[in-house]
Amino acid sequence: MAGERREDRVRSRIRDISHFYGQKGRMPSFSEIGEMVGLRSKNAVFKLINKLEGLNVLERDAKGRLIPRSLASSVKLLGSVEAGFPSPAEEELADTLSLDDLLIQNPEATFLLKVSGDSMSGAGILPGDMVIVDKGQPPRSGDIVIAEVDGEWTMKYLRKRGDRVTLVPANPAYQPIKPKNELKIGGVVTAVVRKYR
Amino acid sequence: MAGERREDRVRSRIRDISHFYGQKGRMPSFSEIGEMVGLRSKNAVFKLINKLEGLNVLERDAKGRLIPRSLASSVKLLGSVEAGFPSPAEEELADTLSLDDLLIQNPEATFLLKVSGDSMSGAGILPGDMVIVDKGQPPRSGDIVIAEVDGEWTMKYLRKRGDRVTLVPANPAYQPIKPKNELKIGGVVTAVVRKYR
DNA sequence: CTTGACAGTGAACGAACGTTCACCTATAAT
DNA sequence: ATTATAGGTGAACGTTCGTTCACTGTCAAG
Repeated sequence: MAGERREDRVRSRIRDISHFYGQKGRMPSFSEIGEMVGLRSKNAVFKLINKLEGLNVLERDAKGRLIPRSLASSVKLLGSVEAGFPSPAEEELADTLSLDDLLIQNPEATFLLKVSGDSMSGAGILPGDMVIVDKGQPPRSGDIVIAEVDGEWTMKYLRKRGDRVTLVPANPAYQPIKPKNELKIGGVVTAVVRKYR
Repeated sequence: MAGERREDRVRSRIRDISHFYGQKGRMPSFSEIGEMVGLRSKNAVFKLINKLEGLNVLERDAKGRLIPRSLASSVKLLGSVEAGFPSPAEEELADTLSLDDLLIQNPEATFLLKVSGDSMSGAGILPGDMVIVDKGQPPRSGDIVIAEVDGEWTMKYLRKRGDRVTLVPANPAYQPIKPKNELKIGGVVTAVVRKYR
């Protein structure tokens, strides 16, 4: 069926637009899209955009301007390691998402800190890793928190039992800390990120 | 000194623009900026933009359109855990970066896979974590790779010694695998991501 | 063979865009 | 007290934008 080929053409155009957005950080204008995908008429682009809008690939805001939808995201979310890699066809259909969106709730209050100690290595947080810390969220028992005890900043499990608060490292080589006077909790670790290359 | 207050005004405007970009996924127009920050004249916005360009907050592409620079990014990069949290003043100055940019080199060939086994727990990759896999990069010895051995997909260390290739788990409870016939390497694990809440 | 739907061309339109001009304050420095 | 200078207003400009219109070619179904 020739419909497949038509589908492919649409897909490749979506990719072109997506690529443009990824590179430039903004949506291309109609003439730019025309140039990219090989359409001389802006009207052809106009119709293309309308179709993509129908396919929920694109959106428009209140002022009618294009805003990226799935385009904004960069990683394709696949199944598990065991499932392995899907066929190129499945690949195209995979949901894409942005790591920023996935890991960060309120950007204003979120920070990235580098880990240097190994006191949390038992929890899979190794020296050199980076932790994403949210200053805005109220710390709950069981959270990993960045806390200041007696003038020093550390990362530990927070354990609340009634009124008593304890900071517990994930490495048995270190001792739990029961803060005497002041315990300032800077933020909650919401995610860990490790970069290999 | 009143200069501080002026600085603050500029900063708050940068934040407004940044916020707009974060929300809408595109840069605001001059009139929109004017509306946001409280400027009735587009010329005032024009001058503001020129200043921000000088401060390397904004860039313009070849066609003169605004493209976000540090605005696109969402997390502020701070020091280490030990350094703790900086003062609000330092906080403002911290470099911001996008996790997408940080962790992903070529988005087209990059995927996110969920980890379910514990064969790499020795390397700090726990079940439930997500690994970022790049299909495009050539696997080197020492890399963590996603490989298909005899019809099954696994994640292991890749060890090359001369012509011999071994897949080594990070968990001593599992055995190294010396593939007999076929070894298909799907991609290289470039990063690990764990989400706590 | 005809008909309809689809994809594209080319030209035209008003609206919104970024830019530039002249002019008007305030504040800080001379 | 005077003078620069930075920040802002308001109006004008040419350009480019997205949109619309009428028309053409192509392919599959009736």
